Amino acid sequence: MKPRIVTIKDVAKRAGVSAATVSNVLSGDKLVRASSREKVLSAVSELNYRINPAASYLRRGRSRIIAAVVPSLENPFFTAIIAVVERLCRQDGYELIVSSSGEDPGVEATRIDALLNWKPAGFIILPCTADLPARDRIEAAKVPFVIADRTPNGPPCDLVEIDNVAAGAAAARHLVLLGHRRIAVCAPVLEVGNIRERIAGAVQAVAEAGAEPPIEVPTGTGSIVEPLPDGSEEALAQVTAVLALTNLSTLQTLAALTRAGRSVPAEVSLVGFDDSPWM
Amino acid sequence: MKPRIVTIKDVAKRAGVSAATVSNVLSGDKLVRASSREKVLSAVSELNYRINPAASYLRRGRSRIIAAVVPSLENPFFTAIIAVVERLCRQDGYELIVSSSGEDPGVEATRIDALLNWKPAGFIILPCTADLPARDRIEAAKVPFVIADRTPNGPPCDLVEIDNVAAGAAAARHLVLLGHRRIAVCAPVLEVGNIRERIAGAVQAVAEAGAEPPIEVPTGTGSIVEPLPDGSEEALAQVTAVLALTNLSTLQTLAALTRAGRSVPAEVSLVGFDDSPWM
DNA sequence: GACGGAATGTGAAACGATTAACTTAAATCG
DNA sequence: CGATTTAAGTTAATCGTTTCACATTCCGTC
Repeated sequence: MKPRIVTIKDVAKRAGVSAATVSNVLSGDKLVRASSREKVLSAVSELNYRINPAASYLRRGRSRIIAAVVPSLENPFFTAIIAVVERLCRQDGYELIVSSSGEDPGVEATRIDALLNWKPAGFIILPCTADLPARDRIEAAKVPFVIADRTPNGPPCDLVEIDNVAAGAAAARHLVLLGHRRIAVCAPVLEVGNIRERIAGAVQAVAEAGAEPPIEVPTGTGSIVEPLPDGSEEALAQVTAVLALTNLSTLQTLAALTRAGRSVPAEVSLVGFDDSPWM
Repeated sequence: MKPRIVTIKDVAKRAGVSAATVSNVLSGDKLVRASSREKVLSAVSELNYRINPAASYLRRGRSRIIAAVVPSLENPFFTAIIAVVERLCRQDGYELIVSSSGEDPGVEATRIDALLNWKPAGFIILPCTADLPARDRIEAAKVPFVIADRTPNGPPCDLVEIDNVAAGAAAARHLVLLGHRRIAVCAPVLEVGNIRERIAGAVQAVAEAGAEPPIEVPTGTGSIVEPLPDGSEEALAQVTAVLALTNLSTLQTLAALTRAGRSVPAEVSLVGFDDSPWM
């Protein structure tokens, strides 16, 4: 007593045409007489027919799915992106499969592989490192993909990213214009492409203003309540302004400064990347 | 020159068995001789075979997809839930399709309908109202579902929620124990089931402590930078403590109090629901 | 060593939609 | 008016996997 599904054949029978004609009507601009188009459409709505997306994919070799892999779903920076992507998918009739790599390149590769089996109409990847291990397989599967947030190694591909150098420079310039001469640049991990670019921008801006070169301070990938890595808290004690290069770092340094009894913004200035309403 | 996919037949040929046997091996504990099981498994890894999930779904009538519909992906409360759900799906080999209803019951129903076509293994719904319009269709499709966050009207079903009354009481008790006698309870919209329960808990706790009944203050669904609805800012001016019943309300009231020049926590106490590291 | 029944394995028919190849009906043209 | 093109539909094969209904093989037993 399984829930009998309404298939394209039911629609065809009801409309008095063949299944092929129903398919032609539904898939758009094929040569179908207006009268039969109407019959089909009303049969569709009477029976409340909904296409079986898996059958369609199986036959056509391509699904109406967008797959997205992000480093984390706990970070508002990534969920903000997901929120926008989801809205666009919804508007255009795609479903969105999201997956997190947990900042782990191995998991990232596994996830990409698994999602490729769905032959998504498009693949969105925010890589957790500069290496995109599954790249050859994505390309072999001929799935269109776009990389965001970080530039991957290897040949160029579709890419969405900000001008990290300019952004780093702008933020640093703001601090030196406030009169700061000793500033720290913070990020969870410093040896990452886009972070290095932001630092490069900041270094340049600071140099142009004649201030001391910024101190580079790693804040680790730990949670906000944990202490910073060895030496980082001490480094922060030396400066009058902090430029946090990610949203996590912003909160980490804010927490660390507060713990150290230094008030923001009264005693220390703090500029952070990745603003969102919730911050 | 399409990217030829590795099918179960390729594996069968390589292993020297039939496709049916490969299927039996892969789908677990069927009666298969250990020797052929091994041959199949090594063929699978040599060819790097991955099952086509759509074909599998088409044949079995059930997919390894979990579908989730939430009111918003911009709210950290919901994304925190999605993050956990995603991790569990990943661990157990399911894919997660997420969709937002944008707090719109019409969209919610449409989305549920669309996702039902994938015959998900499970459906997670955080409803935007107490009415769950597509409920009959979910049940007709025999898709297991669980409702979270809000209790829907109608017959009981699997449900994940907190004890709103107790939570509201606990939060209010905290404020009256701090000595507050005039407190406000805030939520974007007051006429919602779980909010009413939280208010009921707060009312009771305040009454037991002999303080004035709390003032109910709507904060609207607008963004954090917008002013509160008419009368709300004035109402807040009357109290010494605020109990915000959602995370959005927490930020809205914090912003409003700050705009009004009242410092938190020095002059006004603020307790909010839905904490997260990022708040 | 013939027989009954497990234990294994196979063939082929689904699942629902799409589409290439083909048929028919209608329109166009010289 | 017959030939030819074009429009409108249909049939049947196909996508990759699962599973039902059979075949075969393998044992132990009488």
